[in-house]
Amino acid sequence: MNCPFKKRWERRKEARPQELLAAALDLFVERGYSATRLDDVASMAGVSKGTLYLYFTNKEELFKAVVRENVVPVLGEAEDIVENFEGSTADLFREIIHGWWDRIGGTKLSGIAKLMMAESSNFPEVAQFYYEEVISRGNAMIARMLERGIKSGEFRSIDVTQAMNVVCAPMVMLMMWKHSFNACRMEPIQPEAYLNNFIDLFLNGLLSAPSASAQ
Amino acid sequence: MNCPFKKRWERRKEARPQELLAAALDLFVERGYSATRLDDVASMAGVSKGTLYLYFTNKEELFKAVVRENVVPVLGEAEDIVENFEGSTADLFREIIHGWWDRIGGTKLSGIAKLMMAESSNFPEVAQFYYEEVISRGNAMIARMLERGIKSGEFRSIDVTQAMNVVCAPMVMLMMWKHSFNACRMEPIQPEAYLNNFIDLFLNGLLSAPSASAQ
Amino acid sequence: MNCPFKKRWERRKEARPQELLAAALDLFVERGYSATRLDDVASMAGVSKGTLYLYFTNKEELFKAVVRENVVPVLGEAEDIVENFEGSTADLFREIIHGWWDRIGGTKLSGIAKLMMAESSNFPEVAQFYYEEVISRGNAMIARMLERGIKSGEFRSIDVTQAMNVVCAPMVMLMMWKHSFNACRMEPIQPEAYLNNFIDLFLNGLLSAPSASAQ
Amino acid sequence: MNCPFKKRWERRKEARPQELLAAALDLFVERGYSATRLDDVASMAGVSKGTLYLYFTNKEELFKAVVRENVVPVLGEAEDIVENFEGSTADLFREIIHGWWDRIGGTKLSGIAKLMMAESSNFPEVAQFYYEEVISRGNAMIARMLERGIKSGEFRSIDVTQAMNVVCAPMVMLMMWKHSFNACRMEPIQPEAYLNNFIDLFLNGLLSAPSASAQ
DNA sequence: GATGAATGAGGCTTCATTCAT
DNA sequence: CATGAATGAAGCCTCATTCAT
Repeated sequence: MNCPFKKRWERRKEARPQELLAAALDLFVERGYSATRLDDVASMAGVSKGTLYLYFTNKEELFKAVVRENVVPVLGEAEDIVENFEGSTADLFREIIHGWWDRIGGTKLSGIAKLMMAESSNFPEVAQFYYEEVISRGNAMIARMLERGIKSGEFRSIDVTQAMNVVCAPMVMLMMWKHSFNACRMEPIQPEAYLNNFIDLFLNGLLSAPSASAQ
Repeated sequence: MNCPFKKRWERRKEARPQELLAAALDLFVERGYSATRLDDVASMAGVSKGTLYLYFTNKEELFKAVVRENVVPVLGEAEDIVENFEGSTADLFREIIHGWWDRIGGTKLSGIAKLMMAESSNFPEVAQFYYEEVISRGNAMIARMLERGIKSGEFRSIDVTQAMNVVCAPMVMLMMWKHSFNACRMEPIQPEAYLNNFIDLFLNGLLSAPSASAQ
Repeated sequence: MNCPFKKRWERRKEARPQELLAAALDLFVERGYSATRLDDVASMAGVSKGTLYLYFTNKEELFKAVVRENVVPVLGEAEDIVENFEGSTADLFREIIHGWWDRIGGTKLSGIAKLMMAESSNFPEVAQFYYEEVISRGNAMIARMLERGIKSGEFRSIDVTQAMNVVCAPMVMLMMWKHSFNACRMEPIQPEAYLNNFIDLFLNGLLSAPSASAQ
Repeated sequence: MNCPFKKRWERRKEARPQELLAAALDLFVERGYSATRLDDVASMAGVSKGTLYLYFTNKEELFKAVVRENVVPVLGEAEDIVENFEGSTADLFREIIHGWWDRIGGTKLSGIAKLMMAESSNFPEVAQFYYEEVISRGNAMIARMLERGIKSGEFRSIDVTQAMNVVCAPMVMLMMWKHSFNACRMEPIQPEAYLNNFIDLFLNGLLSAPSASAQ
């Protein structure tokens, strides 16, 4: 991208030590927002605490930068896929779910989503930022995918907004679980089996094949 | 002596724990475990900080008491329903989901579930307690319900453990959402519509009516 | 003693539950003055905390009562022995040392002495009381015993005040040790062997030759 | 910048620990371990409470550092003297006792020994540390000194372990006294006279006859 | 007399943020 | 640019003492 000007955070980005963002990502994921100490971020990045403040105004801005650096780009790719996919929407659905798992759900980035669900209410400004930059864009992408399936006649004519939430639920669930009880070594959820089951259950409910109404 | 003004010894011992538990529930739900200040719990209950420690050893025991007082009994009722329900499993399914919404999901108790997902990894002992007293019992109850449907021929012969997780996902999702981004006044999920959609999608996928395999 | 009037503390003594004093003694000895909680004293005595305050103005007075009840009487007996002993002063010396061990040093009362050495400087009023009621009387008794030996020609004509302190040292030492490092299960001092050695060394001296001057 | 007024960053890192250790030593000696407030240590050192934690993990580590900095080195010197002394063991004995008085007993360091005797049972980990680093080394040094005297024929062939305790007793006693009743301005022990008496009595014995057995 | 619920000051420790060098 | 020493507010918990019942 050769825009002649860059947004503020992009302009500062080049100079910012990537080590700080990497360390921050690791620690935010491991401990959560509130429990992550900037001291630890700095020392994991091999710099002093003061240096951290040269690049990031405060903890909040550091977190936002982590999100911009790591989560937002993946979202862009998913949007591209939905826009340009050729094939059945069921296949697109599988592609998106598995792609999400490969790039987010199965990686440490899932910890960011968990963290936001966990702590957003204590940090409203961070929540606002994340909602705008990540959640609303992600939701829109899922909704477009469902609409594609309905338009092509592959899916029943359901309420897209609600179905979108139903689709997101297992993904959110999986990310939460990985970083909460799973982390405590309790009976783990098997992600692959879980996702395949979800796809199975969801598509068999969604496909326009004849079935009795649930209600 | 009927002094016209309130004295510090006026309240009764029997009432105190309940008042403290009520205040603790409210604040744990509102702010999470870590961010809840015992000072605030005490003053919301109308007592001093020290008084709280007359009834609860420490923050952890206070939280456990909140769970035991509020969450565990509801679980017992649900177990009874599953055990004794007469009617189709689809109806039992609806009963359980809506019952959960009335008693947990739609009440502030949902905040407890959210809190545990959010902070369990920072408080392993609390997590262990919650897992044993709530999660494993809840999971077992859902699993028994699904097995009932399979045994009666109402449901396809699916992997019960995985399906159990799929069933829990939207409930967990709803509870998380209510206390995270929803609390920030962002675009809310409509719980009733969401749940009905979920039941619809899930049952239409589950019922043994003929349908194309997803894979 | 049928004095027609009693001192203040004696007057209250009859009514005072001995259980409180017994519990206080045990806990003061076990934990020290500062670390003993009046809560624990009361509950070990089977009464409420408020009751304790009916009998003792505060912690300090409770402690003083413990000393008056347990330590002071033993001192009186020792004084009687020194006054009335018939036999060599070396035998009296042995009698006093072993008597001290039987009544104080080898019993939990040694904990009171240890406690006072340990904490008196943080509680000047308690220290003043203990010094007057116990230490100065005990010192005087030892001094009288040494003077008896010098007067009879059994002992060299030493500085009585200083020798008195030298005599007290091993006893104090033993009491301190029992309740400090010994309590931590470290290499214990054997009290009987230690005392016999002390008596031997004290009465006979270390040097094998009869009496090169020490200075 | 040579601002005329003192800034909070003026002091050097290298100087801080020493200032804190000096303040800690003073307060530990004056008040004991438990009664010493870290707040007071910090403000006596001219820093804020938080600064103390930059240099010492917690109260326990601060205390250990005080011991390592002040007590342990003196012990090393004494060990050297015992190892290399040329002259009679009686002279070595005097050297050690007076050296102890000059470096420990007569200085505020004696307060550390008193403190440990006083509070070790309430702080087992601190006690363990002190026992290993100070007491067992000190005991071994005294024992070697006594063995030297026995081997050379200067001393009777006594039980070294017990005699070691007898030798330590007056020193411990003196340290205890200085920081307990002596601190309350009660009738003081004269240390020099007391020690000389002890050396005299210990080396020569009390009985005027050349050595009737004590038992 | 007896109770025991209640208080509140005070202690240890943590950590985001500041700023002289 | 970079450093890292320093701050101080805030949190959890303890316990001697009070006093209505």
